[in-house]
Amino acid sequence: MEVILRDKIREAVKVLYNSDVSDELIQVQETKKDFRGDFTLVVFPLLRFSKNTPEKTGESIGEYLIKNFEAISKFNVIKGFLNLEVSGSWWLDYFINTASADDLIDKCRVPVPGTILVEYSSPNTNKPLHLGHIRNNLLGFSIYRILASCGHNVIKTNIVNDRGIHICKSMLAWQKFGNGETPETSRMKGDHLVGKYYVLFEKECKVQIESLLNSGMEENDARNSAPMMKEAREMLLKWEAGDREVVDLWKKMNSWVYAGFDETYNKLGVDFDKIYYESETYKHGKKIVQDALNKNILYQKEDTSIWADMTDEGLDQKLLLRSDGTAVYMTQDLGTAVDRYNEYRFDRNIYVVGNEQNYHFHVLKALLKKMGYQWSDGLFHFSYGMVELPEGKMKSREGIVVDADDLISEMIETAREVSLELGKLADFTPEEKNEIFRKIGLGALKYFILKVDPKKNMTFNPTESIDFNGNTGPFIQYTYARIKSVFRKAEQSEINENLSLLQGMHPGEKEIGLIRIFSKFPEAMTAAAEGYSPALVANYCYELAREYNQFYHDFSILGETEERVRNLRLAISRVTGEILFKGMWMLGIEMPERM
RNA sequence: GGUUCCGUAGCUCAGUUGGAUAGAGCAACAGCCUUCUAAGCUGUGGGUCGAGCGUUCGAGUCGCUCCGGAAUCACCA
Repeated sequence: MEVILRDKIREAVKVLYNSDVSDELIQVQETKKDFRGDFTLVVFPLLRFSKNTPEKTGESIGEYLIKNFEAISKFNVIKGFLNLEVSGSWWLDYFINTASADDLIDKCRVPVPGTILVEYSSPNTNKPLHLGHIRNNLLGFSIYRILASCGHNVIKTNIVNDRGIHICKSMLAWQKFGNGETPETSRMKGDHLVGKYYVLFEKECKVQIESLLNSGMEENDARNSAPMMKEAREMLLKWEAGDREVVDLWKKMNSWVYAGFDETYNKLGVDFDKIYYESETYKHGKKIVQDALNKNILYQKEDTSIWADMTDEGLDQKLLLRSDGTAVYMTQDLGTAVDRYNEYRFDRNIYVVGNEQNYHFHVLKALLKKMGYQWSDGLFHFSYGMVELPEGKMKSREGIVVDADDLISEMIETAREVSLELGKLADFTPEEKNEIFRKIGLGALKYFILKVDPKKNMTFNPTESIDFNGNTGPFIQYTYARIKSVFRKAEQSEINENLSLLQGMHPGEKEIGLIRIFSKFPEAMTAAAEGYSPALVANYCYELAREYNQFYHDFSILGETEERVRNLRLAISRVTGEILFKGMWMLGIEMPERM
């Protein structure tokens, strides 16, 4: 609509003032609620052509549009704003032509689909997932669904950081204090069990460091010469050397962690098409660094460490291989990126990683470019903000975290309590009820996180549980459940929807309001895809649900006696339900039929 | 210290390329269930958009300065 309208306005200026206007001067926006109209043209930028007052200019363009554009039925001018009303019949035609969520989604299809890799989750194998990972997983999975809905070929990948000093810490503590404990004997989830020993390591190590500090040692030295720390480093060297005992332990403990992660991923409803392991990709990374050194793209210091000089990019010197030849974080990311390109020839490679690593990805992209990989232009760091607690950042070393599994359980439990209190599910089996509680609890959690602009940091207060009223997941689920309920009743009364009856009728204001919101669905989706922001879809769905609830409150659907009106209301209800379903689907949120 | 990001109602968040009187929810208060689900709907109160200067017909939005907060600048990941 907006596109056609802009063309017509351009035409009006041409005819009235004999001037060609560029696109940015035609400022069309939605009319504010307090004023009458659907779209508003800001006329200030056009005054230079009309050489007239804002009011007169608005009047002239308004009159032209009435005469020459049948969709516009009325207009009014307030100060420099030309408010245009689109006729009900135009909206009705629009609705008849796009009377399903799929029709609307089709408008988002990109003309040329790309191959897009989305990397998300990227856990370390020394501790369980926490709230920060939840945000990461939800964002990654959602952006996958949004891009896929636009027609792209999207591949979900995960890079598991399974090697390094951190896992050695857990392994060492387990060797020392574990007494052979396993997930089976301890009845702990594997990732939690390993995490327990990681925390134990840090605790013991801290004691050792403090005693060294008390004996007068400098902090850095103390940190490095704590006996536990030394042992962990020795273990890492053994691991790199392929020491059988260490490698076996590593495999065993990692397998515990993976089983735990799989469970959490399952509960969250996310999955992956391809999983990379850093224990494999870092080798390739080393080779890439060596090759680049041979081509003099990198340089070597006297201590044999290898560096990249990025100062011409306004960046720093960057270490790529330690003096002992071992790899660093950047090394394995280079390897992973090249591996991925060789495997998929992607157009875009999206890294869903927190904004604390902005610098890292800036360097990674520039470095690949420097090494001659032109496709590094396709690398995109989907940088999202931290989840903070009211007291500040989460600190996993100190155990100040909101654990993912705990949070999910608590949300489902809260959903159960709220649902039972409302007591609407009396005739369901226990299994069916649990399924509904699960959908609602997770819906609340996911929506709470995804409705926030990904770029921004967000605060999570564990003591105030996540709401189920207002701008929340359950509110939207509830709206959907109501619509489903209407259709169940309709079926019982043998009332069917008949679109052909709609031709030529006059929709009411509230109905037009909903159709207008329908028409914004493709824009919201496209903006979400282009701006990497599931929040836009979330907020769109909220707006639609709110508007529908008002409509639902003010008008009877099945009780309407005039058949055509009832039909329109049924059709509008159906499309609302479809859009909410699809929109929430893009956020990875499931919808209960009843709640 | 260098670089980057953020400051909107008591709290959590929206606010399109600069446009009209800055919006929602929560919390508080007052109403609405004999009706298609009240997890809903309606209303009231609540703001120096961190501060100042500038650009502009017009600034929460753009620029500069300052204040406050965060991230990063590791032979950590």
